[in-house]
Amino acid sequence: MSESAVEQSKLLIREAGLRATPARVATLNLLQKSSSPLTHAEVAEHLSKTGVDKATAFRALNDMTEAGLLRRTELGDRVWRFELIGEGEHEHLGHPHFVCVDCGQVSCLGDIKLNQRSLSTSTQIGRITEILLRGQCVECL
Amino acid sequence: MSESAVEQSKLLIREAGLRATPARVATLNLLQKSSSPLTHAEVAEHLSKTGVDKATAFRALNDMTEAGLLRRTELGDRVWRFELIGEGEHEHLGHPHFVCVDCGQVSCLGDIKLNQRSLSTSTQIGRITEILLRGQCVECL
DNA sequence: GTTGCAGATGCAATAGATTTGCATTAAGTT
DNA sequence: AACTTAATGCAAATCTATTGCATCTGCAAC
Repeated sequence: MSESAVEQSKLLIREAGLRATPARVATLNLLQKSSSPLTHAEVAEHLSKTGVDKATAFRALNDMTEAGLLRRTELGDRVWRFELIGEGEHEHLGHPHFVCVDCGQVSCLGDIKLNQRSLSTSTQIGRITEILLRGQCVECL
Repeated sequence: MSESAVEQSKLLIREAGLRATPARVATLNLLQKSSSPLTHAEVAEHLSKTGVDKATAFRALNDMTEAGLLRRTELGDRVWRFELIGEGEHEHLGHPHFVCVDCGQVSCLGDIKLNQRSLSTSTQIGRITEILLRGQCVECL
């Protein structure tokens, strides 16, 4: 972990109105390196190597989510997953996710458009903030 | 609850290879009347009025799901929801759901098509079995 | 209609993920 | 360096769902 990455994380955390504690910096840097969302447990296990309690890890994730640094999603397996919100991504719809119901693999998808016509038939939908697809990945098919 | 509805439920349950017990019949009839998926807790509470234990309610739901009578989904709030699988719907993709992240209201949607082009860019997706949209309903917007 | 037994139920205990209370510690300001 | 308040550690508590086990009951066969 480069010095600058740590410093940059500290800045991000402080800008969000939180104290830049080691647990939070480590969490942020871990998520930065990950290509897919990580679970509470995965982050907690990683942090426990440096003596951080799991409750602290959970709080770091939740606090940073509330502060707008992370995005928290539930992908169908009853476990929260967290990922970094990219620069300038705040105002946009988060990207869709695909979860393999067999192996649990999670992929972040690019831009997926929904058929507008079919959406308009449901008067209940006000605004869509998240799209989740479940199924089997190519390896599990 | 009409006599015939009860008898029809019993038949459905037996055809699925399960015993037509009061708890299962009541569960099936309850889901039949509901326009959106019900949670474990909601079904259990309803059944508890007639003295049915919550473990029994949970087992009734899980057993009938395994037997192919119900569909079980997790819509992002860490709670299982169940809905009746309609006649002849077995072989099809279950319909998409929309969940309001504010009030928790769940709506069943009709046919929603995804942009094929965007899907093909992800090599990880083998087969999609479920589509979930989250956001705010018109009332919570 | 009675019988027999595998499947179903009730109750309590357990599991797994996440949260919370509270005393202690430490980040960041002055 | 001191101070104020947020953050942490640890344990206990929540919440949803599941399971063990003794008891009961559909329902198919007599």
